[in-house]
Amino acid sequence: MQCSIARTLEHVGSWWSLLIIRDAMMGARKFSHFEHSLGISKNTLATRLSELIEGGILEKVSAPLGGRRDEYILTEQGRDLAPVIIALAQWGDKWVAHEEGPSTTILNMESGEKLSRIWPRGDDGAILPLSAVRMKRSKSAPPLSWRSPKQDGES
Amino acid sequence: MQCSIARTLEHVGSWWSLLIIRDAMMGARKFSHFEHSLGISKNTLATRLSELIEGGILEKVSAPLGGRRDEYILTEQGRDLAPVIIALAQWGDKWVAHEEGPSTTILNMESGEKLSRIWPRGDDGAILPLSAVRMKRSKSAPPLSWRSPKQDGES
DNA sequence: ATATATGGTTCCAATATGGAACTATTTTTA
DNA sequence: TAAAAATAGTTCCATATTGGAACCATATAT
Repeated sequence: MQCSIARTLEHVGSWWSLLIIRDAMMGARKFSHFEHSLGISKNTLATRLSELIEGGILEKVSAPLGGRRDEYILTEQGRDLAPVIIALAQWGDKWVAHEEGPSTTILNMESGEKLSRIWPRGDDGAILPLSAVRMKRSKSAPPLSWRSPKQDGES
Repeated sequence: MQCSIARTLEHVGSWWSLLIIRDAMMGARKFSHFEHSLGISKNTLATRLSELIEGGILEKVSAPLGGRRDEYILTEQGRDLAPVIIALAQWGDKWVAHEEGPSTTILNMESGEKLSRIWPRGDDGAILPLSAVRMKRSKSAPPLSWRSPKQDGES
């Protein structure tokens, strides 16, 4: 698969993976943290954690001084998934919110307010309308089996 | 599940769903478009399409004049998933790129250049470091089974 | 009118998932 | 320090999900 989205999904593995990453971003580090927070079965959790380590999203570090148990922490690659997690959360808040409101709010600590919607931006930081965002197929990729919608100025 | 991320994932359904949405964003509209592009089995595709319609992401519209077959198009809710799709694609480009380069590039049509990285921003549009982004648990939500990392100024 | 493509459905085999029970190590408590 | 409890898994099994292949009805093309 040459498509970056497919490659990402392949890498991240399954829905559980994203929820594990979300918990890790909220400070979960131990097997039991994930287990209780997610209500996932132990065997599936063990499998997902291994996959995430294999994929370079998490690493297992021997516990801090005192001989405690090992912990799972996000790698830089893992932390770099933050925009995905935030985008999913914001979409959910907007379209499928729980009646009691979201369990978690994402804050901009510089302003103290709710983080503004993650969205494509121009180089000046201004929000771009989707009409100004275009997915362009590369030459080396297999052609689409349909005709992509034409844009202004395209032959 | 009160968590917006979990609710979103529940809603969107599975990995295939995201790839279907990606194709829809690139102009796919017919059953066969998705089938050939994804290499998904027909039965799974049919199930996923129904789920996406049920979930309000896609709608089935009777074909344009001339009595052709029905088409699947994104609803507003579906188009609003663009930041998720873009974030996944950009992460993949950065961390798990195909050796021949990405099959698709996301462009900013205002500048004609590659779209800048989708990322949390401040109100002024400036990129926020992740250290300035914080996930805050609401009172109504069940407490975390671990202690979340303390921030400056928190008791 | 006939042939072919499209959009499915049905059935089956392979895979993934969760639940429960079991084990080994670590941490707590008495 | 010894015993008890919690933690981090592993293994086994029953069930649910998935993909593959074959089949069918309708729509489009010849």
